Amino acid sequence: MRAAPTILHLDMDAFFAAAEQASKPSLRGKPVVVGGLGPRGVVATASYEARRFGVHSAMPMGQARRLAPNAAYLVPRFAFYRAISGQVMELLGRLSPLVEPLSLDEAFVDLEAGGLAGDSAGARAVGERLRAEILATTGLTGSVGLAGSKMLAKIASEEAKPNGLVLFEPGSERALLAPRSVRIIPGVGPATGDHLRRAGITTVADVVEAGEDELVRILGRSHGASLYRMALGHDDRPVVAERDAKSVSVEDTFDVDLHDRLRIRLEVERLAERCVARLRGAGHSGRTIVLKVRRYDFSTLTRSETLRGPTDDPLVVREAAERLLELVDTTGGVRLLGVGVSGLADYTQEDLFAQAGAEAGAWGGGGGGAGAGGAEAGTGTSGAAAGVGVGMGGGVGEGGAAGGAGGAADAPPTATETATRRWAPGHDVRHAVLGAGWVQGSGLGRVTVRFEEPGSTVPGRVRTFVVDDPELEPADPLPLVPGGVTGAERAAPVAPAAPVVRAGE
DNA sequence: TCTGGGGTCCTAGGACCC
DNA sequence: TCTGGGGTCCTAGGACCC
Repeated sequence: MRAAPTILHLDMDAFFAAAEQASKPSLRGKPVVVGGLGPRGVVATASYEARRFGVHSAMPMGQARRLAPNAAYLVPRFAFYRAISGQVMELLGRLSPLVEPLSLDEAFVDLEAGGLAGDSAGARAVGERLRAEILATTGLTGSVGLAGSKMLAKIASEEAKPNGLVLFEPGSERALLAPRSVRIIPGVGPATGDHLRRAGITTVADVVEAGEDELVRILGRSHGASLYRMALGHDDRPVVAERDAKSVSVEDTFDVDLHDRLRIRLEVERLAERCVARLRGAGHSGRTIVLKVRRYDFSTLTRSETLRGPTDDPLVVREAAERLLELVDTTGGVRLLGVGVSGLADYTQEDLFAQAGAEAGAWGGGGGGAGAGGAEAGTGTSGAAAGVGVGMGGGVGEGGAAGGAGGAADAPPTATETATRRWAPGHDVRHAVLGAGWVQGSGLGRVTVRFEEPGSTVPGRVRTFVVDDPELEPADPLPLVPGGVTGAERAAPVAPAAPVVRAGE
């Protein structure tokens, strides 16, 4: 616990939806919902206008449509959000060397490490200046929480939303927390909340009163002890700038449950290829292959296999995933398949063979085989591992439009499905004559486009085209702020160096 | 039109070793 | 020929977070 409120938590307001509103003038002030548009999609982010109808993140899309039938429904554009996120993270980096991104739209900053703020007044000034810079640079608003610990800073930013700043004076922690629901404490989710409620514990004050022994009895050693500490306002977790990735995974939910064993096997193979592509893209290899299967009834199981050494070989991962699939009964249908690799290293078994061979050669000895045995001693953890985030974006972006294949059983995508993918709602386009616009919707061989740009002050006009109109083509996002950076320009250089990125709420 | 996708951490049991 | 106790690795599942 610090004497001054020098831990800052930034949370962008309704990030995905706000970015879409900033780039599409006709959506400003209107309910906007970003998420998967397939039959099994869920809400990623709802604009504040949409929240007034009761729409919130993680809600099934069908339910959102019933609540807010007139909202704009858009597919997420992760490359675009990542570009904006990069601009925001760059501003945070000017405040301190210690910036811990939690997702595309959220981060902790240690102001003390940046030597910028020694007291409450200074911290508040830094926070307000940051908010102004973010608005000027991205055209979007963010909320700031300032406190002497991560937990309190995060609660403060939540309280500041939208478009505000809240500072909690150190020393006020216990009084601030006491009357609130236990659910505000990080790590207390629905299950733990229920568990505690059945024990008569609903507020943070109840937690303190119950005492550590009782909490440990209810929740177990680790969880109970840490909850008790948090309830007292004790939270010494440091802001950590870079974390090594521990696993890489991809998964797909299908529009329609899969029954055909051959099709299931094919999808597992595809997922294995995608997973390895991501793994290699991040410069990693891994020892443990995990297959995930969600059945028709939503029951979910995993099967895993640990290899003798780390690999990034597509064939090795694919064959392991296929072996694991043989262990799973899929009768009744499969809703989701996933393939992951954990036990990451920044070298591969093959590298070690090569290295062993080279060493043997240097010694003038023969046969590197014996040396390779030592590879088994390799711990799964990576040593140096630069701050390479394991990107996400791509997978989910595809997921939103994908699954189109599901409707047609085992057939390849139809022309209509291909067109749907090409003209995803919300995506930018350019018309040879009419200029920049975005897809409002498509279907029945038509695509509807609204022609407007981020700088416009009035909604643009709407035109409809046949899906294969030669004058119409997909385009990169335009800058939100005049002279700003576009998604296309930022996406490529930023992505590899981006901090750990996850889907923001 | 019921429930995404990408992660992290923790627990618990069995195997295996000393 | 009634019996302990760790430590580590592997596997599976679950809670949680954005």
